[in-house]
Amino acid sequence: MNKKNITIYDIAKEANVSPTTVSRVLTNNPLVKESTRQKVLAKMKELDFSPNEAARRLTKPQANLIGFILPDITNPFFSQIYMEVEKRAFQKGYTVLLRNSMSISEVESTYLREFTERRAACIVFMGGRINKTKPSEDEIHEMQDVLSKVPIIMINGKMKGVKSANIRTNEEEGIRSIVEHLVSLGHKKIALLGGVKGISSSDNKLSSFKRVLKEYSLEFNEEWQIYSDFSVDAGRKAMKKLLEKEILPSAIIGINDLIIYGAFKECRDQQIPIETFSFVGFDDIYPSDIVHPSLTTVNHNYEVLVNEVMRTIDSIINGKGNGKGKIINTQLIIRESSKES
Amino acid sequence: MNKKNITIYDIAKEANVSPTTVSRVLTNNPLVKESTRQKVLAKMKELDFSPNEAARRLTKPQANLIGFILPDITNPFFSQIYMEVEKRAFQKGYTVLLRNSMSISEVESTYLREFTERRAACIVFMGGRINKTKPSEDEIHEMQDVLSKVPIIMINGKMKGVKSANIRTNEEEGIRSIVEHLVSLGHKKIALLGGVKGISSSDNKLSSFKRVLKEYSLEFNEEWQIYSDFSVDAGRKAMKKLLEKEILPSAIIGINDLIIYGAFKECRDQQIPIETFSFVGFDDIYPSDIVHPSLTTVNHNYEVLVNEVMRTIDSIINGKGNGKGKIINTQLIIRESSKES
DNA sequence: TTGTAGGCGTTATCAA
DNA sequence: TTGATAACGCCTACAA
Repeated sequence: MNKKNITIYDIAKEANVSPTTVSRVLTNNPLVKESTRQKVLAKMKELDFSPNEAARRLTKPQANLIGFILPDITNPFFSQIYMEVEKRAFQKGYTVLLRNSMSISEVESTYLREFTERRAACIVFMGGRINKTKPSEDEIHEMQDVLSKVPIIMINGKMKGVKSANIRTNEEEGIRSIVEHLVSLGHKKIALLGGVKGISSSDNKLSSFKRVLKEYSLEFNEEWQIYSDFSVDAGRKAMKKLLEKEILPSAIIGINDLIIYGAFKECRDQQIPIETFSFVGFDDIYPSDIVHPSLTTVNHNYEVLVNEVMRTIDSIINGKGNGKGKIINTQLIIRESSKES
Repeated sequence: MNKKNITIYDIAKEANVSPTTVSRVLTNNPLVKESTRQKVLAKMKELDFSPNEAARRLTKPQANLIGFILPDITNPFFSQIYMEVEKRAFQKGYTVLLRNSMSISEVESTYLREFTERRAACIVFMGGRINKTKPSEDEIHEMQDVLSKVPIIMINGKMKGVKSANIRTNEEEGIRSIVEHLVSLGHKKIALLGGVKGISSSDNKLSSFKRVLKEYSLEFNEEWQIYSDFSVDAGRKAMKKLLEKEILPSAIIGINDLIIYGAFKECRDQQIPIETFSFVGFDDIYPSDIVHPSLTTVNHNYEVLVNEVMRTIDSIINGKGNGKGKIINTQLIIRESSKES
């Protein structure tokens, strides 16, 4: 493919200037005489020259690179956030490097190492270990090690003893808005489906759920709180278990939207009219406006969230401190799936 | 954050060995005596050393990097493919660099340049210019320039005069399977919604649509072929226009699944029962199994497709030629949205 | 406005 | 089994 790598030396020789001058052209240094610049540019084009990124980088202490670790980009919740960050970073001349961890700790380790070796300007982290209520000692140590070299921004997660910047959505408030909405519709029997014990986003939602129920003197029925996971399939399974109970709730909250999609599926499979229940999800991913019935759910205020992420990245990169924690308020989006009891 | 960058020289000094030996440890060179290796490793840990990726790369002619350009990662069609490629590349020790072009030519140019400068091992390209029936001269030249340095793999696209590897799904066959399915259900009046004139995936589907209709002696009604775009919103608009026609079709094909999601929405908004029509999409993105009614659509055989992409990447990287074109057959997935006429 | 010289942190070559 | 030395390709004082 490539015969021989053309360097600035080749250009210099051909254009009868020094390599320094070629370099100046490359860096848009205004000191170069226009005619010289043109001569050099012409030669670069003629020889099909392309500067070597690695060599360039070697002269800088850090790269204009933002590492982004998340569990799974096919999940709209993550892709919506990632996409927006990439777009804005592009405008600022930053490069974003996406890595899917599948929330597997070893994979996360690999990527953390990679970003460190690439001298990333910062790392944005979602899911996985920062979502564990009890991460392992190793996981904590590793994060601390990385943090001593590369700033980390955690979205919807945190880690004890790790001094990262944290941005999170107010999940407790989100759950409160759901419960209050359902209560206002006359619901008294409410289920909570999905999630995994020990994952903070589940734990937070569950404890908030219990708290708000109590405030409204409503019963928390353990039979109606069913763990499973975070996927559509997990939603089916949870719904299936729920439908086997003697007494059924009138409203069902999903740990996220996907769980409810699964619940819909299960109802249809069992020929149970979906209108039998009121459903509310969490995340407001874009299919929630498309599924039928359209789903009442909690929106993360993606724009505010991403703004905050970018603000934090900026302040980190420009050395204005680490940008401390920030909590983003949620917004309840009411659609067809929740109705009067 | 980082006090001073620790280099192999620092390690060497501290461990009383030469930098060369430290380098050997880094590259797992078996020539190093075990005790020396341990000594060096200990120092590396002690000083919290992390090798500089850029310096490493500088000594190699090319990076173990696969560039991936696609229009929009929030579209499941792309994220499903990307995700799978990333996973497999990871296992082979390759790094994938994702870039969202939004199909904007200037953005594509930026990324093509970036990948060239990073000395990527190859570039996987989807959407944008490779999907234009008539790309501009500049676009073609640029691709040729890049191609002289970095091999390009095009998925579902091609470019005249650009000798890239091409992998594409058999869209013509996919459309055929849809039409034959609808015909077998007794449909005679079939619409085609969405897409943009001049984008090959639209043009291909349209011409195949016309051809197959002819074979079955069915009318192609221009009123029922409505361009718009490729999004959910585009689907609504196209459906709206269709519903204004005097005579309506009994079946509706979408250029992709998203178009049909939009058509569903429009029907609901206008209180028109969705069962009025049979709907068939194209792509089989995962929500198509979740929306209601679940959508009959054409699956790309993602696994076969990705296998082929990986095989091509391998053969390119290992210098076994450029891996020529390959066509992947599609599969019709029949669900609830298509019924007897 | 241009050029010389040294440095960035690794790896590869050749000796020892 | 180890070490000196020279690349790798670019950038940046400093000098001219």
